[in-house]
Amino acid sequence: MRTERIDLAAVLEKTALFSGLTPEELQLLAARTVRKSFAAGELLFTEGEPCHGLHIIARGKVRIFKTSAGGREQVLAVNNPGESVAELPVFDGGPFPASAMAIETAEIAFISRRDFQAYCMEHPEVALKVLATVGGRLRRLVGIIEELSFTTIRQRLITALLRLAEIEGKRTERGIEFQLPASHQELANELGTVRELISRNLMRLQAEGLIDVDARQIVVKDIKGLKALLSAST
Amino acid sequence: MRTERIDLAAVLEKTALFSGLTPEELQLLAARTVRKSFAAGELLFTEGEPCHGLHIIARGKVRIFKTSAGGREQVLAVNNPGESVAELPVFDGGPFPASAMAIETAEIAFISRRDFQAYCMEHPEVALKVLATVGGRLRRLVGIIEELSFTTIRQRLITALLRLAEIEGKRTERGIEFQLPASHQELANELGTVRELISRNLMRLQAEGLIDVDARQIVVKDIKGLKALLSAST
DNA sequence: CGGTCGCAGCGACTTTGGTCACAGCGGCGG
DNA sequence: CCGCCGCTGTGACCAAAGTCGCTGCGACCG
Repeated sequence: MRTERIDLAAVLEKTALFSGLTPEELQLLAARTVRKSFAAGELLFTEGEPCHGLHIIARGKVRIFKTSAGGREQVLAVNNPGESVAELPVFDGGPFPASAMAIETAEIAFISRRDFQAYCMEHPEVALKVLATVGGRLRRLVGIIEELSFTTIRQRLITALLRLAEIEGKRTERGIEFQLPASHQELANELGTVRELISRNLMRLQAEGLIDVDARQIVVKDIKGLKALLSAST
Repeated sequence: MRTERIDLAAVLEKTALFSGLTPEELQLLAARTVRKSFAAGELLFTEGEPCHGLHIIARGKVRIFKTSAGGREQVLAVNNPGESVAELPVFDGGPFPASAMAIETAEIAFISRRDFQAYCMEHPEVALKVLATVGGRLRRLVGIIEELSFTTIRQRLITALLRLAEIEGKRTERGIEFQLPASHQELANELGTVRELISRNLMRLQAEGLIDVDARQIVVKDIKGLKALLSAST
């Protein structure tokens, strides 16, 4: 991890949190910001650590996750450039509730707790924006709870496939094609399960004629069929 | 549900959100507040509904929960007097992510979104307090995810029993005694499972000599043994 | 006093999730 | 070219979770 100072106003300007601020305000904030770099796989922070400030992603992706005693992992969020990470411990003073790791090489703008709190006192509209983004985070967490508590892994996998098909799928004569963005292992972590079940369930969907699987290459042959399986629960 | 106006400054004063405000400020806020009453079992709001303002519990308890298509329920939180409910949709403008029901007869102070947002702009310290309380809420949600994703129902039940023993247990010569606060069904909803598994697991713990069960009356005979079971996972 | 209703206990069974072990494949470095 | 390594596919097996159906108890109501 390196630490350096570069042009940050440009980065801050593009984050949802600080949109609508004047250039001077951004400069003021940027002056209080430190830039840090993380290599892929490096930890930004670990669950339980005290939180000293706010992280804003300038470049790269960051995965937020919990780890169990048995070594399993549950992904809580994947954040992209322009988003902030761990807004909340900044305000409630507690430790980080989860760990964060850089998926790709990442550049982070870091603002200390005190500076950011002071800034919020002077610019209440920023505090309101923080509240709004935290709202989104909370909704996603509730969504995860809903999935974990009400659905089977098969269903979670199907929703994941449908989402991927929608976002990065390409229509071909065989159906909607796309690549899994990561290994089965990582997909399993996101769905809160283990590698084998991903593999098995994909094969099962293939056997049922709904998709074609070739390692990470997926072809959705019957989108309606997949969607039907989601509603068809007891 | 009835709607009336009474002395609200007294209520507001005791909520964590508004501690530290001057009496005049409280009066000002109280003037913008409406009081609503809910009978036990009545819904304050339903998942998906648009959110028009902030609810503060003056009296009674409120359960926040999600419902599945199959009729199962997952409790997200139980809130007590002095706490607020659904702070977040107020700020991010989205619909309620879950439903809320009065467990006992409840009195609610209600402030409209616009009024509360305006108030936060004028009193940034209130916005920061909202952020802090929201932080606690988020931590609990992460805790639920952790439980759902990493632990068995047996373990969740044990943690629930230990918590109850600590909060309202009384030492007797037989062990630590307490009553389950609700039916097996409701306990099951909190742990994200079904009635039978609560019953079975309680019986199993009894068979193992760790507790005595007589309907809702529980006697913890071997606290150490219970705690040992929590760490003893693969 | 009998009937109904909600809650708890329980047995038998099915489905789902998870573990373990192992084989095949493809890439990459030596 | 060979061997190692990470990823995937799979079979056998086991444990946990959930379903169905029924019994029995006690409270409350008529």
